Amino acid sequence: MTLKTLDNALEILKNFTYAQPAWGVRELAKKLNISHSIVYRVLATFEEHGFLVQNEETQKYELGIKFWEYGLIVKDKLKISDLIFPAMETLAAETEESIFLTWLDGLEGICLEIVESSQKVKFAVSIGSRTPLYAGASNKVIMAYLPPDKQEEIIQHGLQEYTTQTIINPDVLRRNLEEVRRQGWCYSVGEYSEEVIGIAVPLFTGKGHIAGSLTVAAPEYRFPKSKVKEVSDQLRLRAREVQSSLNTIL
Amino acid sequence: MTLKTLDNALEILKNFTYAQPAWGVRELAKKLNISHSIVYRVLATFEEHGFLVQNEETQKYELGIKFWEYGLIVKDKLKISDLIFPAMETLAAETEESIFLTWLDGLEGICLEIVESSQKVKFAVSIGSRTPLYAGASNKVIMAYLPPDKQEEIIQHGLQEYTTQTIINPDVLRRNLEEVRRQGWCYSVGEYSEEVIGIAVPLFTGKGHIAGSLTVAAPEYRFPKSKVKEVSDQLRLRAREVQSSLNTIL
DNA sequence: AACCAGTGTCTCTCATATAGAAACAGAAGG
DNA sequence: CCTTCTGTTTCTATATGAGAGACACTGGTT
Repeated sequence: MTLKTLDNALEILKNFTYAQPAWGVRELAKKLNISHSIVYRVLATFEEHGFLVQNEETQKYELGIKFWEYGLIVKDKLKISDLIFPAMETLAAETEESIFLTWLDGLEGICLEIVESSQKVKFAVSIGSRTPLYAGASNKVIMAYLPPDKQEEIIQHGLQEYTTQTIINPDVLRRNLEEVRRQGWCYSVGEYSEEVIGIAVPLFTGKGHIAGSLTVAAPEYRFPKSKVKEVSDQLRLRAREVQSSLNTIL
Repeated sequence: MTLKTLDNALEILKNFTYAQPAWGVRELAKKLNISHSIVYRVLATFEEHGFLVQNEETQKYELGIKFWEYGLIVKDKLKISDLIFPAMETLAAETEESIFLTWLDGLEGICLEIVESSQKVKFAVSIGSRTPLYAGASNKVIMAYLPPDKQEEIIQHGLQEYTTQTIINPDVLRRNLEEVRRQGWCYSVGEYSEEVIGIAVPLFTGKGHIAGSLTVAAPEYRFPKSKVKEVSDQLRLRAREVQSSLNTIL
């Protein structure tokens, strides 16, 4: 069905991460328990195409600038900078809290962009980080609009308890998602990170499929429940503006 | 020597560009004059790993967010944002012109970062764009510090006349590079883009190999020759600052 | 309604490209 | 000078991919 050679190659590539962006041939072969000849051929081929570069000093292989180039194309395709970023900045100014743009990728959410609030507080989520779709407002509002079979796939894959607030009971989660969908937006408290609240609205493709979400996140202590409704209204207003331009490109 | 399957796969991937970021299976097969079965298997395998995604609407394949993720790792590895960007901003403020960070990748220069001058003028170079190493100050200062065999490889590969000022005579180019190396920085006028001058200084790895360059670019009409020496001094000063921190990571 | 020309996907078989062990060349350290 | 790493190359049996062709589906045209 699929190409085993390419499959192996991409599996090998997966080991070049943030935490370990440089690998020696035998070092990587040892970790994967395969012949170093295989690893060598894969790395050498990637290098020929500029996807990996061999550090002249250490002899180890590292990710090449080519990946960054392809990343630029992807980012451009999403039109984030032009369309959504201004709306995020407006929201950050209005709410004085941080705004997150989360995108659906596979069965996970990925943080594409953050506009920090003036009040500096660190969040556990950073640009590029992946999070499961069942925890936190930014993710749940996406999951709520997924087709049922995909929702079940996520649930069957297992629900991890990130905090004491994470919903790990499948039935409770299903009812919660239904409510989110009925309401059109999502409010959550400390489901993915302790003491962080989130208010999120969905963003759709032109065909009406879920594409991502726009989220206001704030530390729980400075966000009274009385403000939730007001902020959700602001969010929905800006999301509608963004949505019309998204319709033409997605 | 190399893996033909992976080689083909990456060759197929090369067709996903800025200009055409979405391809249908048969469409791409036709362009490459190969069986659509082959293309399908390659695209499907890339998709399984998140490097490509199939657009549900058009059925076409597009570059996946995974590339952007890997791009983040690469960008982080280069430490541009933390180390060099502040120096670029300082230089932009001091000179009131645009500052370019160019990096060596293969036998080309790639523009990693730009800090625009307050005086808005458009340049032909944008973030992510690749340029040959023999044209323009930002590139020539890199080429000047390459080992002779690589210089010759570039020259043998052919010199294209971007403007009337582009040096396309191999002997003239060789002498020019030698002079640049002796001087330690490079000044050029309209070699890659008409009516644009550039003043560039090299950046090195810890081992003393050329890594990239820092460039001041300006429209010719507002940049008197008398200012060249002054600006080159400013550039060299900031480059020295950046260099010390680069030594520890490259 | 029937047809045609598209599409992405899947199946099959033969030719071949790859896996994996083992050898090689070079560097670093004791 | 031996040991022990490293990345690289060679070799052959065999698992794997190339490529043609069929399939199921869609959208437009007659």
